[in-house]
Amino acid sequence: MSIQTRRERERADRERLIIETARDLAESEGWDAVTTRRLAQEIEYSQPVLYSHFNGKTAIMTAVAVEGCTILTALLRTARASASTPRDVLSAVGTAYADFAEERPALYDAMFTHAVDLPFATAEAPLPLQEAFGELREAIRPLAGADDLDVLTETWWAGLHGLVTLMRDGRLLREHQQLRLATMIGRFAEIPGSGKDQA
Amino acid sequence: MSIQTRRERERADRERLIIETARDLAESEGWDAVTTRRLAQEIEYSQPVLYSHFNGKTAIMTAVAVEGCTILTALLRTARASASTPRDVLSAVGTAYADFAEERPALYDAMFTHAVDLPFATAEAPLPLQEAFGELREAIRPLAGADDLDVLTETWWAGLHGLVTLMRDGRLLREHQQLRLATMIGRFAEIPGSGKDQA
DNA sequence: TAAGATTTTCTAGCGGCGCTAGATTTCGTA
DNA sequence: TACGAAATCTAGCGCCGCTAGAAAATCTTA
Repeated sequence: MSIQTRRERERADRERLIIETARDLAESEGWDAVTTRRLAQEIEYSQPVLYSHFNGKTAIMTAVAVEGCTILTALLRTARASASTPRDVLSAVGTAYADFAEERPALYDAMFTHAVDLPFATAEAPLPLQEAFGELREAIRPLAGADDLDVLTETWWAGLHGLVTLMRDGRLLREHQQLRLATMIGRFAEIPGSGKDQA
Repeated sequence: MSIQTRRERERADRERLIIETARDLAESEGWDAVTTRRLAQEIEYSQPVLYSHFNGKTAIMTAVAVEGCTILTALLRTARASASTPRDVLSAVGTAYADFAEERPALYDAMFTHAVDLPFATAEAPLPLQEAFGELREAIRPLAGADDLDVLTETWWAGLHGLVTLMRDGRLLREHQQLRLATMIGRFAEIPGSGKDQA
């Protein structure tokens, strides 16, 4: 039994090594640099070893993405705890989200633009992913008003996602990103229907 | 002089053929199917001919993207003209944008997620691109309130972009897309500061 | 402890990618 | 009709993701 467990442990260690190496390489040189040849060289094994752990390059990126969700969840949770009024909470969480995307673009891409073999908006979605979404939901819950909470959370998430991706891809000037973020937060920080402008 | 002009005309025709073939192929089989070999085969020339017209595959995608902007501008303009109240205009334009992304995902990707060698938010941006942005700006201008118009337009654009990309990439269920779009529109259709919720 | 069985790992290679140097063909000119 | 210039093609480089089958390492058993 002992030999078996040792082997399993070594395999698990190597799997972690692959994920961490892929993430580090992506964060330092971009996902284009993460080729199976390069990754194999970095972990000091041959290419086919990667395929004994993962179904292909996409599966490796997916593993990195899931871990990224755990990191993001922790950041959002801290941000949420750092503020008190609903508006300040929303602002803190939105800012934390944008900062994460800005500081770890490769990780963000793996999670939200690249790998697609993850079930997202279903009950079968990986737990870390559901938790990250849950943080966004709790941040906006007090401001939902009559809107469906899940729909509102998705919309709010999309707003943040649009801001960070358009800027990362060079569609928007970095210059006004702070203002744009504040504008987006402002638009979600008021309960609709409580003013005088609704049709 | 006549021979020269004929040659120039033929070259221009072939350039159009390349762009249209690339776009058609991308829209029917996805950008992954648009390889230089496949594209050369479709236009019935050899690969190097492509490189005598464009600086590489990215440049071809960029050309497709610029044409896409012209198409999008026309759709947004029609939508804007179809409504009267500021809120209805915003809704019509937002819906037209989302419909375009839904119906022509490959074209949308070329414009807003893939090729990056275009100057966007500067005066040197291609005219069709500035015009598309201008349509979004005019749609939201009456609802800007105290916000800077360009910043608000970028934020509004980002909101739409986030919605369509997260859904196209499978991050959101199609099921609630209508509701999400309505929510996003609603959040931008009220002039902030006119209600009672601002901090 | 040596031979055999089993598991693990590697070498080598497939087909396809973007891109390009240099040969070849086509075309206009004299 | 033969030559020079322009246009086009053939062939190939180094890379990619991925995998079959050989080789090596490891464990089991006599």
